Parts: sequence; C-alpha cells; structure tokens
Amino acid sequence: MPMRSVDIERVRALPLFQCAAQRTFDNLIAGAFLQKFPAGTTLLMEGDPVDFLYVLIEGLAELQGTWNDKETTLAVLRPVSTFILAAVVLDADALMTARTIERSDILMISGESVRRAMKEDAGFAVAVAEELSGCYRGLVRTVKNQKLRGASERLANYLLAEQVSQGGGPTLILPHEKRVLASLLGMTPENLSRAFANLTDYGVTVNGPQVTLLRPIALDRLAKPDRLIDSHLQPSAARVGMADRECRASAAGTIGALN
Amino acid sequence: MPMRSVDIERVRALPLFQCAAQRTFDNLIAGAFLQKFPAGTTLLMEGDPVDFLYVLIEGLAELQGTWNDKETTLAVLRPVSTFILAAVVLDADALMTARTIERSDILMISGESVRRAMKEDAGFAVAVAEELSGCYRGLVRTVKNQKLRGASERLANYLLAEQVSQGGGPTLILPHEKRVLASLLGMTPENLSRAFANLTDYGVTVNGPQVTLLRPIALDRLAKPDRLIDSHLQPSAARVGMADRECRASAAGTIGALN
DNA sequence: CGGCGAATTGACGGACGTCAACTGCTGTGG
DNA sequence: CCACAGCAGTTGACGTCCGTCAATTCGCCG
Repeated sequence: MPMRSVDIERVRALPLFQCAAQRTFDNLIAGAFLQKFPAGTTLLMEGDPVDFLYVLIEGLAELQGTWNDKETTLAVLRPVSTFILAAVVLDADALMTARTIERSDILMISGESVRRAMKEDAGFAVAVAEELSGCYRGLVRTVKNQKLRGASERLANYLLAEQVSQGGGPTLILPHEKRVLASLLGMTPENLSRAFANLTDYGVTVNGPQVTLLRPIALDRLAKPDRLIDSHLQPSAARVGMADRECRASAAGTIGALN
Repeated sequence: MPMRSVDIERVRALPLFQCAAQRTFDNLIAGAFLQKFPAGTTLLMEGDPVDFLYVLIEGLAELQGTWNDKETTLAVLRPVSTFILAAVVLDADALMTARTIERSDILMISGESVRRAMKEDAGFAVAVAEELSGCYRGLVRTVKNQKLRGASERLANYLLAEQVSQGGGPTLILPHEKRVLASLLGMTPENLSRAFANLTDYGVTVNGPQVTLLRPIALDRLAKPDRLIDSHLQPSAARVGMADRECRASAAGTIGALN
C-alpha cells in the first residue's frame, strides 16, 4: 500500500506530472493508494461516479463500453498510462468500464485533489490539458480508423503498429486474447480469424499468439498506414519536446490510452 | 474585421472564456480576427499545421476525415463552438479538415497566444482542460454509437436528439443536406434513405428536410437512447454548475463539437 | 481424465456498399 | 420564358462484407 520510491519516480516522470511543482506532486500522492488487482477485476463500472484518477503502473487493462447487452473494447492500456482523466476533471460519471486483463498494479489518486491541484498549479493544469489533447486526438484517429477502413485493413494496420512497438522484428506477440483484439478492432472473434486468413496472401503467419510478417512491403501496400490515423508513424518532431506526449498517449492498442 | 461588442460578449460568455481573467481575455482577442466565409470554404486542411483556435460565431461548419480517397464527417458544428482546440494546445498538425457548410462568421485566435494564456492564467488552463474533457467524452460517445449500434438505430437516436434540441415538437428540420447526415452517421446516402424507410413503421415521416415523429414512444423503444451515449439526456445535474459544459460541447450532431 | 473456454471453420442470412436509372429541384443561358 | 445541365435524393438489383449459429479442435486447469 505505501508506494515504493521506484514507483513514485516512474509516476513523477510521466508527462502529466513532470511539469508539476514538487509541492503539487506531493499533495497528489499523499492521499494516493497503490493497489494490486488480479486479472479480470472490474475497477470501475460504466455510469458510476468517478472518485479517482487511475494510473496503470504494471500489468494490462481494458476500457469497454456497453449498450443493449452488447460490449465493445475502446482501448487496451499498457503501463505507464493514466486513465479516466476526463471524467475526473469534470467530476462526471464514467462513460466506460475499466477492467484489468492481467494482474496489475494501479495507483489511485483522489479526483478531488487532482481538481484542486489544477486550480493551484498552472503548470499542472497545462499538463492536464496537454494530456487530454493527446487522448482526444487518439480518439479522433480511432473514429477515422473505424469509419474509413474495412476489417482486414484495420487488422493489417494494427499488426504493423505492433511490429514497430515490439522492436521492428518480423515476428510479434499479441499482448492479449484474440477476442479482445477483435472487439478493439470492431469485429467478432470469428471475423478476426477470417481477417487473419485473408492476410496470408500478404505474408502473415499466425501461430497462437505469435504472428510473423513475412512480406511487410506487401502488407504495407494493403494497409496504407497514414500519419493522420496511425499514431506510430509521426514525422521527425520538428518542434522538439512535444509530440511524444501525444505518441505515448496513443501507444496502446490501435489507438489511444483513453482517459 | 474589428469585432462588434455583441460578438465579444458572446465569446466571453463561453465556458472556455468565462473563468479567464479579464487581462487574459483581452490579450487573447487583441490579436484575433473575425472573418466571414461563404458556404463550402475549406478553413483548414487535414495535415496542415494549426495556427489558430477557431470559434464559430454564426453559420454551420463541418469537420471531416479522409483516407484512401474516402471521406467521412466527424462532426457538424453549430454556433457557438470552438474547434481545433487539441491541435492548438499541442501545437500539432490538424487531424481533420474544417469546412463551412453555410455562410459563417468565424473568430480566429492566435494559437500561440492561447498557449501563452494557459501558462499565465491557471483559471484559463483549467477551463481549457474542462473543454477538452467535454470534447473527449463526446468522442467516446461517438465511438460507442458507431461500434455498438446499427444504422437505423443511429438514425433513430439522431432524430430523437434533434427533436429535443429543436424544442421537442413532433416535427423537426434537418439542419443540412442528407448526404452530410449520412456521412456523420457512418453510412452512404443511399442507405440513409433506406434507414428512413425502415423507420416509417415507427411513425417517422419525411418530406424533404422536414421530418415528423408521429410515434415517439415506438421510436424510442427502437432507439434505446442511453445517457452514456446520447449526451442530450443528462441526469438532473446533482453537482450544479458543471455538466452543461459537457452538454454544450456535445450538442452538435449525434455527437460532439470536436476539437 | 474430464471440463471449460478460446480459437477456428463452415454454412447461412442479413446488413450495408456499389452501380445504375430515374425523379425533382435549381440555377443558367439561350 | 423555356430548355437544359447539374446535383440531391430515391429506388431497385446485385454483390460483398460481416454477424450469427453450430460443430469441432485445442490447450489449460482442476
């Protein structure tokens, strides 16, 4: 429950916190909990009031939305990401359910203290606005991805993005169950299987969670990745120091670490 | 080009600006332009650097995304809304192109001065964060709408939302061409026609841009509107003063005034 | 060993996109 | 004033993509 100083430093290094005054940061973590959750734990249900800002320190988590007994995954989060920031800022009810996919370490910071810190520390308030901007743009990319691309195109782009995020080698490991991936990409598990089958012509080989891209150029020609949709290919950051805030926020899933 | 004081007051009254210090606000509008554009003008192209924060004062505008020669409408904006805020905050390239649908009056505020104002005025920075949060949540609703509902369900919900936004009477006027509506709802114009046809069984009558809802209860049973997707039905604002920031931002289209 | 759930495969149906033809409106120019 | 071109909207036919249902296989864990 008390935080290790290693973890404190990881949090302090987040874009969200690194510009905050030391005093602001201390106040924020003073009333914070670091908690371990097993896989499959629901942290927060859609529609519930939000009392905490969450920070995923270790593990894997998922944000999902529901309607009419149907469910969809809006994002898969990797460490280190914050989530549910927008609801915290507005003190509003959650629009998505948050669930752990793996055993996870999660830092919970009082929402009330976040709102107070923003009013007292302009640097922190700016950082919150920047974080939200990155999340917002991640979602814009998501919507474009969904509305403009077909199912196999979405999968192809996902694979290319994962490839670079896993070091650029020809073979990559899916970070979670295929059913979660299917939901993230906006299709059924059955259709994801077929989408993988479609991509065999483009050099995609599947073996359980392990996927190999034998003909990346052919796959790329199908996927047509675009810097205005796929956040992993950003131009050479002409304005230094920025850009990577947006990148980090968008690193998880096809899309963004959504707040 | 010089702003009328009427317009200045309308801008000042926006949630984004009403908490800003007078001095901050004066600096912001000091270097701002108020400009009139004819219908169909492209204000900003996808991929371009963003130099201004835009405020739609009068008229109607549209944000669209493109990929592989396909185009989709991400939002339709009504006065008074800001747009392209997120790109301004990050000083990043636009992810969407902005186009006027009708003749419009648009206020353009220097992006540089917005970023400076945030650093100097914590109240303004908080307001920016709140605005972005509302926009973000609008987009979350959009994604859920897209991924969880079928085409006629999206249309039905759009109609019910428009109905309340136009005073609650049985008949409403579509604010723009049906082709724009189709694109906003994620379908082709042909399919929008068919979706309207499907809804005749639920008391929906179409006559050009005029739509009448004869059996709102039946339509509602089909649409299953949900407060976690459809921003027009918010609970009774237990915490006063907030909530309507989110509502305003989400009032345009099925979805949000996207920034 | 037995059972459960994830993943795959096939068959089927429905939803949606595409193409084409037709209507009706509007603005233009002879 | 009317003829005509151009575009939005509608309708029909058709094909494809995708979801649903069912059966099967496989791996994991009790």
